[in-house]
Amino acid sequence: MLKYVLLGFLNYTPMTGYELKQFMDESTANFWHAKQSQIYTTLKKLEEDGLLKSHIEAQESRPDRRVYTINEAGRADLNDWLSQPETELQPRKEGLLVKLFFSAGSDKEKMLTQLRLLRDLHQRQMEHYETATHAFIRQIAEGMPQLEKDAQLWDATRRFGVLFEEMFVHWLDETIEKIEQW
Amino acid sequence: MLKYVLLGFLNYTPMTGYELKQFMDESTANFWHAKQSQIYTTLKKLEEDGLLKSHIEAQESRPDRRVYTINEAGRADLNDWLSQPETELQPRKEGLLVKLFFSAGSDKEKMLTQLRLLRDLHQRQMEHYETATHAFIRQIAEGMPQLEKDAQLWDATRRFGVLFEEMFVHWLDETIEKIEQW
DNA sequence: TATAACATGTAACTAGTTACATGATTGG
DNA sequence: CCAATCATGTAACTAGTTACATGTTATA
Repeated sequence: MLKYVLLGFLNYTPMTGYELKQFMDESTANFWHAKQSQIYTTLKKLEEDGLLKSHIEAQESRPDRRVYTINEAGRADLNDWLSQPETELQPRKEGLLVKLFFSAGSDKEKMLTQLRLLRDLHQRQMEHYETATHAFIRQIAEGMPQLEKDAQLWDATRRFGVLFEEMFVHWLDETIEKIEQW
Repeated sequence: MLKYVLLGFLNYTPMTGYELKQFMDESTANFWHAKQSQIYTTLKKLEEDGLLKSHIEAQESRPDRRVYTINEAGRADLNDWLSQPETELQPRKEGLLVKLFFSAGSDKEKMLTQLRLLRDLHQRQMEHYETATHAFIRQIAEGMPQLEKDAQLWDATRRFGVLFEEMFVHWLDETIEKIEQW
């Protein structure tokens, strides 16, 4: 899947692995993230597979940049993937819930303290999507009317982040209340 | 993390890898899942690490069962992990959103058809948590008053599934509406 | 004077998936 | 008769994480 994130971004414009990481952190991190090291190794593999082409750009008083460009094979692979419908539910992983599931023997006050802390984290994350992520998307799309649809879809994924965090906060409130009654 | 799911279940009662998979599918699948093969290899590793002990139970006209039992080291490891607070937001992965993010060039009607189909899937999944999962939890906890707290926490994780699917359906409705206006 | 930003990469590892292999019994 | 259930496992692979290695420049 990281493959398609990288191809998808490079389909807009050539970039380095470093820049791709920055874009991901400000836009897709909400639903797909990767470490810098994985981005570099995946880009290398995509070039070996003939979907990308890279060249080195020398810079003064800065490390060299390796800029990746998508080619026809890469675009074809991306478009082929985009045209295939997603027809299955995708499993989630939420480590916190694993812990909660088996916490019946844990200390009540400790649990409450932890859940309240997480509540704040999720609340702040929600606000991040509403301010920082929102601003980032607007800034990219600004003055580029050809990206109108793109920006609407980017914003739909941002909106998912907002709704998810709201749901999480609401669920934590419910759960905290339940545990308070023990 | 699978490690702790397995230790957590085995902390209630000894079980086989096959049974653990069934329990997971009906309870934790909502926030943690694993393939049968991974469960077997992880159990083997946990026994090598000295956290579990297994013995073979022969059966007539059925394959032999390998029953795993948690030991003191296993309980200590589990309790140690349970006592450590979760203090960070955990990243999500939602493949559908990746596709949507890069779909500005895709066919509108095809996209709508797909999103409507997914809406139904999530709606049904929500109903599954409300009926099947709900019944499973009640059945396990029934007549075991010592599992009262446990059952409340299991139900809290089930409730997360319900709220998540409701949120997803709501988000899909919003997104469908937006795309319909193209 | 230290740390963040810029910039790329490899090595070793853990986690997770897919495919294969075996074989009896039960229910539709 | 065919599919599902019971039951366990290995091999080969892909994905992802952690740690290491290097070195400059701008900023606080």
